[in-house]
Amino acid sequence: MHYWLFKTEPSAFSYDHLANALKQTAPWDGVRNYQARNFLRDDVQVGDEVFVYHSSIPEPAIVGIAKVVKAGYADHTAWDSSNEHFDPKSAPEKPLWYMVDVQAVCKLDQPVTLNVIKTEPALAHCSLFTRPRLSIHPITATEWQTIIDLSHPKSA
DNA sequence: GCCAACGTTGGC
DNA sequence: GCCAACGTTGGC
Repeated sequence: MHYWLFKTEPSAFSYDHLANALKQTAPWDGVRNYQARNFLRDDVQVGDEVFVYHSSIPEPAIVGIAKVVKAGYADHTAWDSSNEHFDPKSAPEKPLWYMVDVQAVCKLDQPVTLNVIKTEPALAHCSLFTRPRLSIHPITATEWQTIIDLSHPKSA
């Protein structure tokens, strides 16, 4: 059982897209980075929990939780020349890129913004900061709980 | 296998 | 839209 953080640009695919999808389930496709690919192919397992993070917006934030319902399999969008993530180096007989399927679990009570993440000492060594620009990040159980706590509205 | 040029990510 | 920080590509 592992925890992850998946980045997405909400203009392309948001948490709401996932929540509104058939069975609230969608493939997490289009990852074209080798480090992230290795996580998807080798380490992300059914039952793992995932924070969905919205990037490239005025206030980047973790907005919701998803769970992995299908482990790494070939990302066939790489074989489709009409797809924006087409990669001629990948082929069905020798897939280069991988994806997993995720299912929406719930939105956070309130988004945990990058600003909050940056200012929380317990998250100072989060993979988000040690591996900038990576789109798939491992999250420790401690970090996961810290972020869950931060997502709850402060009681008076 | 080095490394310069180029492309991408993503916060600001 | 800028640009820093990376990753990738390709000539040599």
